[in-house]
Amino acid sequence: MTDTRFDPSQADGRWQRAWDEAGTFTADTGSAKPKSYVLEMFPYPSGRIHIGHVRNYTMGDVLARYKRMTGHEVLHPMGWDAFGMPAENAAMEKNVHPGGWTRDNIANMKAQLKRIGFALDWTREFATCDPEYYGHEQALFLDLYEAGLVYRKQAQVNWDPVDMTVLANEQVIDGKGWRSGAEVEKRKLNQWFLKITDFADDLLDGLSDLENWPEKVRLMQENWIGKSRGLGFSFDLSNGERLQVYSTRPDTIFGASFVAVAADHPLARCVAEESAEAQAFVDLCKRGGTTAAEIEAGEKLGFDTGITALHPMDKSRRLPVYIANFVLMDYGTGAVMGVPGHDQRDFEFATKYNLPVLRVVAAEGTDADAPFAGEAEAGDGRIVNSGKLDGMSVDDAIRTVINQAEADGWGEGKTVWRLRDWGVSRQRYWGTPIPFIHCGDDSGDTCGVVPVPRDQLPVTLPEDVDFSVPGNPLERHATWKHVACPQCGGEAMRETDTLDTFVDSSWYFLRFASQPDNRPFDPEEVAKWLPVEQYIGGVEHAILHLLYARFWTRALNRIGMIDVKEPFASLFTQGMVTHETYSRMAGGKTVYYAPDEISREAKRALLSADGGEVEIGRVIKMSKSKKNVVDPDAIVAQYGADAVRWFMLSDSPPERDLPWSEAGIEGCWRFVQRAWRLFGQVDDDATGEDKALDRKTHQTTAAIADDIEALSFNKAVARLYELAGAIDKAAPSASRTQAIRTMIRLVAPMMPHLAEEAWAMHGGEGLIADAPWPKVDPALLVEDEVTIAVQVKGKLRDTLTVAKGLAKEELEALALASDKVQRSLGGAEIRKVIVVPDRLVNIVA
RNA sequence: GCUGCUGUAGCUCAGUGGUAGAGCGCAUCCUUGGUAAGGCUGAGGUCGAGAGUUCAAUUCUCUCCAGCAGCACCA
Repeated sequence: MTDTRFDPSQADGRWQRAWDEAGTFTADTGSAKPKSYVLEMFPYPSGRIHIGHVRNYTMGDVLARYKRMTGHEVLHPMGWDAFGMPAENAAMEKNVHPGGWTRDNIANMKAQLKRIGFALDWTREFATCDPEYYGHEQALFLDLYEAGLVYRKQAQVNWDPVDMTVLANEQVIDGKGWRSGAEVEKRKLNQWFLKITDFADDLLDGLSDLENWPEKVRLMQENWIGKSRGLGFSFDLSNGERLQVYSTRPDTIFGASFVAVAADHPLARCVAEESAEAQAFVDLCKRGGTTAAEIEAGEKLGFDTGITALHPMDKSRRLPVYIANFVLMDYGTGAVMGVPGHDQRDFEFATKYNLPVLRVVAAEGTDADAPFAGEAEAGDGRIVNSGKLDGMSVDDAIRTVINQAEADGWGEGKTVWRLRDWGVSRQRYWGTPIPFIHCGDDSGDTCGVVPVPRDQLPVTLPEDVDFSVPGNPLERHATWKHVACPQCGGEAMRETDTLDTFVDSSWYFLRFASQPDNRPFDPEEVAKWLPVEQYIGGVEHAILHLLYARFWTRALNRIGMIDVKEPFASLFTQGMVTHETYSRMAGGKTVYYAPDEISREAKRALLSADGGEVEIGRVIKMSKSKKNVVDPDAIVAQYGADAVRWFMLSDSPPERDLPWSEAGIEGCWRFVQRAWRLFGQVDDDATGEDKALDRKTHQTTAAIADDIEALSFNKAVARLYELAGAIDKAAPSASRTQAIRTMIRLVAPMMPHLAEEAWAMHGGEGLIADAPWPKVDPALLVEDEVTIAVQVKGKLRDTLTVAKGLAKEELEALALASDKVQRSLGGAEIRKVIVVPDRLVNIVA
């Protein structure tokens, strides 16, 4: 009755067209069904879909299809994070326009995604480089400006000399640009900022409600926001000035033996102006480097300024003031009190410069004069050697000191954040133009910085731009920036900075929910769809994108545009797809080979070109430099979409890395064919009941539903293997036919093309994509027989198959009646019998 | 250094206070009109190490070891 093999090269395209033509995956906002918004982080259109995208989108797709089958109206959209520097780099290298390059890439990638059969609502597709999209973004930016959440200030910025742009703090890694890897320079520029710090407390508090976010991500955001409480206070200095410091441990104030300021602290600069020696030290600190390795080995260094500071609570003491390399200017006030006894950094510093190490906290059961064991003691204890603080707990002492500082007026309790306002200015072409106009020279006689009037939005990018030299083409464009001031009509200049692309991705999920022409989104439709029920993406976005999106949602909430505060109810961060590497030493260098250049045997790998052996390297993240990449298009062409999807879901738990292997995809291909053969065995003439198989079918149905809801796709896959095995072994019966029909629906979210083909073959109504998830009979979930273990002295000697719920006494009698038990007892006296109903009998002799 | 995650078959992973499992791989054999194959059978495990609780620990508790990831002179 059936073809003997499933042919994806025929079936895949046929069903993909069928879904398109029926508009199967178009979300209906008017639907009365419960809604479900499933979203994967939209891709940057680099030109090719990466296998990591395939894994990410397959997970979301299985969930989306499953939700449809369980009666939900599903919104599962896709779009393009289309602004950014690669397009400009391509423009410079290949002399193509960033827009054209991006459009071509999008067309390519969209075709690739379609070939994998994702259940996406393509009617809502957009790219962030569409003027309609970024025009609305400009309007939102003006809204936030009017609400006081956007401001401009001169700020020292991280300047990437290769990309010729400003980088956010988060984009500087170990002092180098995150993209270019170039050493970052400090420059002062007028920059646009978003007031994310206004929401610092709320963003932090909100984390505790995000129960369906990975603990790891919440922790990373918490650390990033970095809230700390302490005492801000000032020292009176011997040069007549005052020095502000911040400490989270004011309880240890009597243990202070020095004060230290950062090398770029105003006081340090002041000292350096008068002392060549100090200047030399400041220069040394700046060259000091900030990489992890350097910090690791980093010795604490200081320069004694000769200035002294008066201890605020013990006027008999003056503390030396140092410039120190371990004090950071951009945290707190850039100056600290050094308490060597109870801070490891201060301890190392004091040891080096022979400063007193005072004990002011004594741990439980230790002496007030106990010596230090070569390191600082940062732990809890009672306060000692601190005058009237003596005997207090650390917490009490902190409160007492803060209270006294406030009462005496030399300091106050203070909360310090690590989080800074978000600098969004980028000196690039391929981004959203910032909708402002500069009238005159900011001297005050002219209008200054003026918002672009709403009716002139969007401010679009000029098409005729020149990328032959580095820097910002908007800046040097002949006409684009020259405009009339909207207020006075005089000559004025457009802002030539564009927005950080993280702004684009901070609200795209709202635009997916609704896309009116005349405004960014329709609040009512947003209210219907949001929050995103399940968001899936890479953990590399744990801080930046996710924090910014949370911030934008809150900001739009504050100005009354939307009701939600948290955009993503559940977050899932999937693991990477990895692959072993193949390499060989040649001419003193390691040369890598791509998987398709290799023929892989059980224990070795041979290079197809010359038949010689190559070294099999570790299984690592796929990267171009190691050549351990596989091309989704090629494998889909070879094995069909369903086998590739199946591989993406099987083996590894989704949050962990998935090692790609040739053997693995071959196995998936075979299972697709095995399932196809099984589905061909539907026999509507078969009669008779197979209770055990019925149970297995219903148990599997229930378990897979749970697995998919929990995104445990690898477990669902394992259960389908089991079910296939059980059906294979079962004799023909009505139950078996039913099991096969059920299994077709169970695989539908994962192998949709195969499932449609089988569904059609067996006369299923409509598309299986619209079919309901199989019903579960709760009565069939429980077994009525159980296998009991019989142990003698803790060792298994026999098993018994008995009715479920059999009484203890009967179990004991049955166990003692066993020959095997009697033999292993060998006539020994029975001391005790432990009976656990439905589990085991243990006879202790 | 701090935090988190992970250690179960050759590989990738399920699982459980009471009989240790799946897929792939491997070995033997069968079929060659399911053939870019299909099937039978089998080998393979100190459940990371140690201690504790228990009649019974791979599972619970504690300590340690290893691997991976993130953060890191944040006062």
